[in-house]
Amino acid sequence: MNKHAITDSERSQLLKTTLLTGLQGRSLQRMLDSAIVEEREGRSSVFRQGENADAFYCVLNGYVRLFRLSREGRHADVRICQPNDVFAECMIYGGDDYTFNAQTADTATLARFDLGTVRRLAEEDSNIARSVMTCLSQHLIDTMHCVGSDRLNTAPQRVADYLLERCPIDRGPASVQLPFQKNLLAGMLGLAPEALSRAFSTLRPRGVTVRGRMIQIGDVQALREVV
Amino acid sequence: MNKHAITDSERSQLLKTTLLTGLQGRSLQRMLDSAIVEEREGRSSVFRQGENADAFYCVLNGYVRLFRLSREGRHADVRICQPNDVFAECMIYGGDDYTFNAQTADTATLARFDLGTVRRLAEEDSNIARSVMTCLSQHLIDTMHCVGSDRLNTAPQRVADYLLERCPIDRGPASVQLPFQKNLLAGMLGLAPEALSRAFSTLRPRGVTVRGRMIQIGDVQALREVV
DNA sequence: CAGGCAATTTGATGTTCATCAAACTGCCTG
DNA sequence: CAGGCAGTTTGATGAACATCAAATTGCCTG
Repeated sequence: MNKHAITDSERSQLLKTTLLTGLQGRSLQRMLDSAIVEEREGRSSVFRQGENADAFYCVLNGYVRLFRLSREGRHADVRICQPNDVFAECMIYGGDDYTFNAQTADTATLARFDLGTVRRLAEEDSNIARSVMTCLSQHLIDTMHCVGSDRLNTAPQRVADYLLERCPIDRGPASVQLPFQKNLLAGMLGLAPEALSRAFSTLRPRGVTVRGRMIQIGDVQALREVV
Repeated sequence: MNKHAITDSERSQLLKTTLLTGLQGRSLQRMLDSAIVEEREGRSSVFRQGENADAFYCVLNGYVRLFRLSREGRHADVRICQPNDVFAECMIYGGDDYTFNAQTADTATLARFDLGTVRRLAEEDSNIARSVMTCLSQHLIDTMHCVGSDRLNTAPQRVADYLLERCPIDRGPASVQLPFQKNLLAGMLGLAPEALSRAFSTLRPRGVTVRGRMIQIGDVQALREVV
């Protein structure tokens, strides 16, 4: 793993994240100064469940799986993090140890924020505190949405939801380029890879065509009926 | 619905919640002053998905379901809130509208916190900001745990988990008194009521006996094997 | 371009759980 | 105590999804 200070391009990318958008001037600078950038190999562990929590992260590049393991060794993704996503910020006041595992999917670039440092900054600077609260709020809403979606929707509905959320238009044909392997999408939707594949098959009569990572949608309006 | 200012007993109860434990003196007083207590009928809506979010709540008495509805009218609980639970605090910086529904189960007493007021207090008082972050952090961890648990564990395992979490002891026999109807427990575990009932049946050979809300556990250690 | 590996798809099968219907239980009220 | 009602359990059935195995595709490297 390769570590370095923040470059200008990384800096401008970080400005777009939930964590730092909304910050300016000194508050922003203090947060940026507290971060370190890490280059990581594919499938390398960022942290493990039960380890002492000393940092949270922002994805600059690549993808990170957050997951839990069952006693029998089965594996369930809790969240798939994409570029600009912040993860494990819940450890800021959430207890001493990580409660889940984090592992890079491909090679990934992460901005690492020291928890102790950010706690101190949040204490001193109400703008930073507000940014952390915004991040936590948004993340909590998303996770509650995930619980509801898992409990309410079938696999094809969840896939349709995902596609529609990434559709720029309201009606007519569209195409969506998956930003990662179907493997990760399956984990994100709480499905086995086979189940994701079959969900796509189910959507074919509804005008959804799959060619690798490129998904063609015959009619967005029609797809909306599935949900 | 009946509204009134906080009484002394309600005050002392609020001190035990994640939101206010950790606060003292002036910070605590400001939060308490901002709250109003509401007495509510059973099955009354606290707020609905899509409504403008102007408050969050702490349960003083009774139970509140947080749930989402599918387009076809199906219903999925996202969380069951018990006395001392805080809910909808994610709306503090999470957007303008509630993203789920909240409805009382039995008659319930709620402390209502105005979002605008608490935003202002958090801005001015870093102790209050920290309390809100603690609340959000804990809640987010719990919700992520819920996603993992739904995806990883079967119904009997989730029931066993629930019972074990409420078991004071480590080994030998124990008994757990459910604090509410099985209906609510089912919702909490993401199950239909029938599925909960069958999960209890599955656990009978493992030494779990059900009589109304009283659950007898033959051997805690043995039950732990189920998980 | 050939070969090889990983990702994805497809098929077959079994488990888990939701759903509907009906029986049963407990509790409350008249 | 009878009746009624909500909550719970049980039975029967089907839908949804995981799992295992095998075929296929896609992509990368030599």
